[in-house]
Parts: sequence; C-alpha cells; structure tokens
Amino acid sequence: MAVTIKDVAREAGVSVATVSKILNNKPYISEKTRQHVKEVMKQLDYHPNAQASNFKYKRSNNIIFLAITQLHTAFHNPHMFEILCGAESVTKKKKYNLSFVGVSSTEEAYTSVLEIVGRNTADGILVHGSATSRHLVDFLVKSNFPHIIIGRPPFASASCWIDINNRMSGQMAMEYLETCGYSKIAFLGGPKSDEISRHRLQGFLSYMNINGLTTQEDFIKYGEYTKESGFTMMEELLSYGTLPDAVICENNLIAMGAVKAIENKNLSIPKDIGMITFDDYPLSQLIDPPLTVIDIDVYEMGNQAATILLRKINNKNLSVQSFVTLPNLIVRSSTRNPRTKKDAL
Amino acid sequence: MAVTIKDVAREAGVSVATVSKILNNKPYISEKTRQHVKEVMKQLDYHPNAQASNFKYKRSNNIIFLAITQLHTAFHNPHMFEILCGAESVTKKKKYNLSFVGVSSTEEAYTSVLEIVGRNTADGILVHGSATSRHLVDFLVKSNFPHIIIGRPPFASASCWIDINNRMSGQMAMEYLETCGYSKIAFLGGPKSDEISRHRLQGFLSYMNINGLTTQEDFIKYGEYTKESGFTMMEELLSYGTLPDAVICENNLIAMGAVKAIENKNLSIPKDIGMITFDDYPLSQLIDPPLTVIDIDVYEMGNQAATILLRKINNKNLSVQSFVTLPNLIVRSSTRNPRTKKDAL
DNA sequence: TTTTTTTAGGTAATCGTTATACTATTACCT
DNA sequence: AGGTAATAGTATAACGATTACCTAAAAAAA
Repeated sequence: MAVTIKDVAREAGVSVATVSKILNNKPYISEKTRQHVKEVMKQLDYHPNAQASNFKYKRSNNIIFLAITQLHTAFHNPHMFEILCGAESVTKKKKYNLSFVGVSSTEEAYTSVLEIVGRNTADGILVHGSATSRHLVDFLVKSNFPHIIIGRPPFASASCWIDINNRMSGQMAMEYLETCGYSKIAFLGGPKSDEISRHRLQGFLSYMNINGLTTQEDFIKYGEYTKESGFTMMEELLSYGTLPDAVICENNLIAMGAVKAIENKNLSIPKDIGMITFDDYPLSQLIDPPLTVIDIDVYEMGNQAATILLRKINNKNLSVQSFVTLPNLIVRSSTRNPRTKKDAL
Repeated sequence: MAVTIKDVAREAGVSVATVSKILNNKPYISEKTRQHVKEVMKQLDYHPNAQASNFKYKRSNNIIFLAITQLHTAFHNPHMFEILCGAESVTKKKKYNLSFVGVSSTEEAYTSVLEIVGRNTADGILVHGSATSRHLVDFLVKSNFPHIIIGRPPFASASCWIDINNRMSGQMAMEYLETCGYSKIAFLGGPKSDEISRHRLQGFLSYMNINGLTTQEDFIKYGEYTKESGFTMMEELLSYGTLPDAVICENNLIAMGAVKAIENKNLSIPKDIGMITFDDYPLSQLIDPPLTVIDIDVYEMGNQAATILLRKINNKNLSVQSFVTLPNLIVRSSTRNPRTKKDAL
C-alpha cells in the first residue's frame, strides 16, 4: 500500500542502499543521483517509515511524561499541563514524540515504568515528582534508563531532578515586602508537614535573619490549602492586639480567604495590610485586589527538563546534573508601591 | 543486551515460533510446554520488544492528541488537559500510547498531520477543534486516516466529531431558572460572532419560546469574555427601570464582573438577582457566592472521543458517527431554591 | 605508467517479531 | 486396520530501513 524505500530504489534505478544513504545524508553519492533520487521520492510522495527506522536504530523516539492526575484536584496542580507543554515544545523540535501517561497512584506509576522500560516503548522518561517513589527511582537508576524527575524527591541522589527553589521564593516574598516598607509580617502556611510550605517559610525566616528583622511567633500559622482555612487563620491574626502590616499567604486559596477576613474587618489592602502569595494562577489576577505573586515559569521548567533528558539520552553516561528554577516577582495591587530612595530617608 | 524471543526459545528448548504463539495466545500448544516457556520467560525477565512487534504488525500503537496551545491563555481553555486525561485513560486501557502534540497555529497543525500520516507515527489522531482547518480535515479524509475532531467544525461532514451541546446548555440554564421561580431573565453573552455564545443564546431563547415566556430585548447583551465586560454589561442592566430577577452569564469571567456590579448596587444574590453560568472552572465555586453552573463533563468527552477513535482504527470502514456530550447542572448558591409543588400553588 | 587513494554505488545481513507453510504425532471414525 | 482430522510443533520468509562489507571506476600520487 504505502510506498517504501524499495519502490523508490526501483523507480530511480538504484539500490536501496543508495536511497538510504541519500535519506541520511551520507557521503559518496554523486550530486546527480542524489538529485534524481530526491526527485523520485517527491514524485512518489515517499515518507520513510518511522517504525522501521526506529526499530533498526533500536530506539523508540518516544519520551514519556508520567504524572499522577487526580481528577477534580486540577486546581491544585494547574501547572502540570504547562510543564507538559514546555517539555513538548523541545521534544518536538528534536523530532521526538512525547507521550502522556497519567496514573492515579505511585504504585500504578511503578508498574507503568516497569512496562515502559521492559518493552522499550520509550527512550526516556520525565517523571512528575508526585508520581515518584523510592521504588520507582531505584528501578530507573538500576536500569540505567534516562530519566528526569520534576520536583525533587528526597531519595533521588543518583537521578537528575529539576525543582523549584521554594526557599528563594520565600526570601523574595519577604524581600519585596521590605522594599515596600512593610515590617510586621505574618505568614499563613499550608500543613506543617508540607515540604513546599516548610521551604517557603524557611526562606522567609532566613531573609529576616540575615537582615536583622524579626516577627512575632504567633504571626506564623499553619492550616490547609483552602479558602476557609485562610479565612480563619487571618481572622485569628486580626484578633491580636498588634496587627501585622503585611501577610505572606502560601497559596492562592489561603490568600482568597485572608482577603475576605480583611475585608470583613473593613481594613484595606494594600494600605492597611499588604499581601503577597505564591504561584500565578488565573485566580491571582482576578480576585480583588489582584495579587502580587512570586511565580515560577513552569513552562520554562518543562523546557529545561526535556532538554536535559534528551542530552542524557544521547549521552548515557552524562554526569548527574540537577537544576533549580528561579522564581520571579509579579507585582500587582495587593502590595503598596516600593519605597523610593526619597521615602527611605 | 536485552533478552529477545530467541533467547527464550533457546533456553526453553523450543523454536521461536512456539514462543511467539505462546506470547500471542495462539492454539496448538500443549499446556506443558506453554507453562514451561512462560516459566523461562519469567526467569529471563523477558519482555517482548514493542518496536519490533509494532513494526511487524505495521502499526505504531500510538494515538496523537493534537491541540493548539497558546500559552497564557490556559484559563480560556482549562478543559484541554482534562480532555487529554480522559482520552489517555481509555488509550491506556487498550494498551495504546497517547502522544501530545501542541501547535500554535492551524498551519502548524496541518504540517504536523502531514508528517504523522506520512511517516506512520500514529494509528489515529484526536484533533482538538481549535487546531482544525478545512485543509487539514480534507487531508485526513482523503488519506482515510482514523481521526476524531473534538469540537465540531463546520466543514467536517465526512469525519467523526464529538461536541458539546451548547444549545441544550442554554435551555437547561433557562429551565432551571424557571424552576427556581425567576421570570425576568437577562443574558450576558460573549462576542456576537462567537459560535458557542450564539448557540447558548439560541437554546435560552428557544426554551422561552416553547414555554411561552418572553424577555425584553435589551436584556440580551454582547460583550467580551472578561470580568470588565461583565461588569459594564451588568451595570447597564441595573440602570434600567425594570431590573431582571436573574441573569445568565455566558462565562465565568463575565459572571465575576456581574457579581461585582450587583454587589455595588447593594443587591443580593440570589435573593434579588439569581445567576447561572457555564463551565465549571475552579473559579465557579471559589467566588462569592459560589455559582450555579451548567457544566460539561469534558473528561467523559475525552473518554468517548478516544473510544470511538479506537473503534475506527480497528474497523476502518466504520460509518461516520458523531456524538454530542450532554450538559449537566451543578447547583450552588447563586440561585435560590427550586420551588416545590406547594410554592407553585 | 603504475600504484594508491578516493569516490560511487551495490550486495546482503540484520534488527525482533509474526505468519505461512510445512512435518510429525496423536485421536477419532467407520 | 485404514483413512481422515485434529493437535503440536518447526523452519523460514517476511516487515522496511540501515550498514558493514564489497567492487569498480575515477582521481591522485608515485
């Protein structure tokens, strides 16, 4: 049915070897035959069969993006699709296929990887952090299968990973608040056990430490990643004798709740209380006031992850290099204007 | 390096043909040898090479999900990832790979498809509606390449498509408002040229028509899919002598703006004015009040699209069947309680 | 001019799996 | 018993592209 290399060879009056050499830009073919064969290819509308080629090359030309997707929690991970798109943009450029595999548990992730590696269905794999387990990572390392972990797991010492610098995010949040002249800062975090939350808090505290600033201990609160939790945490803060003049919310939902609590007290943002949060979700700019945010360019992160993976695939004994994506500040209306030199005097 | 069917055959003392038959559950193999060979497979940790198998079968075992992704417009299409996940869940079950291809224009979509079909890199393709052009669809039809279009394009008469029933959504919105006892209904739409908007409006009007209801002409407005546009449209409505007692907002952002305008006038939702909108975005339940919504189960839609595609792949001359996904109502607090029988008396 | 090197191209094996065609054995009927 | 049919298994040719290894001619070097 489809036209093969044999058809081209016959039609052009050369051997299949010659056609193949022309296909792969190999030398020792005269310009004349090269042109002629190419002409025939065009005439016959010949496209080399990718299956056959990959099979011969013992590769699949396929990259897997493996992630845990819990439906209806999309809000908690709206970044995933953007990372995927980022990765896809580089795999496409390098003529690789990017397959999406969604699993619903780390066990399922593990069995998927077993299948992928065993059956050679991919040349490499991008594992979204939430899908990893020690089991899985150990297997990938043992199999010497090219992989990158997006979001650093605590046990992946022999793997490449790429992660967000959450500590730095915390620092930047505090740094910007200071620039704006806020000094009594509160921190509304997620669950105490959550690593991201912990790192952001650490960054916040370390910045304070380094710059000789302090805060009240009861200005630091832990809760859930929900609007309700943000509301109650903020209400509590507002019940104190001394109020904070700015609050770092670890999450957009917490921020939303906090905004409501502040409005309820007839206080104004950013005049009475400044607010800064993390991750630029659509929400951030839609709520009132639009929130100043420390964001991560996750598309870029996907880009980078895929780039390193492809490098690993083409050079299996590349040394382990891991990367950290830097946050950046998006200023909106929940913080007052930074103090100019004049103000500072 | 990797263990092949030959290794298994040698180790088990049978021919490769026998091993292959066992692998594919073919008959005429004694239970004894079957068990023995399976034992050897396990011992050697043998996994059939997918590349080779697919090559022999002249298939790729790969499905493409093709979509236009404009970064930073994710909010306008948060459904895409869910459709993808829905499709993936069925392809996985049927042992197919699902590749994601993101393009940034319909031209790029076309060249991608040319490559995919020509090089046999996929057995079928799911085209997200926004990526289609007449050009592309014609090519797929002419090539007799299995494909499903998600979101019905006006020119795909020879293709399977699967779409949302936007007219029905409009009807359902109105039907529910009537159930709640609202009678003076306004409609805040997107751009007049937008097909989705038009269909929803048509559904709304046709329900009214059928049930002998009417509305003022100036209760129907067209604007942009933004919060600002929603705000100004609603403000205008509220400047009239007779106010609507419910409003259908064609979009979450429009609804957000409208909510603000209503609040500004110190009117209450749902007591003074009821509100209903379309598509259940995270936003819908987060804003105040949480919005009653006519939603589409897009995950299910992805499921269905993939299911039909796989059916097409396995039976190329299946007749063209297209599908419409039905909307469903999610009741929240922006509408008052439906009237019971007693109220109606 | 002869020898060597380079260029141009062909031959045939190969990748791992499957399918077709075959042989050999056993079971089943009259 | 003799013949047919079913069962169990083997040998081998594909699938389409690539490549190592040839050969022959042309070009360069001696």
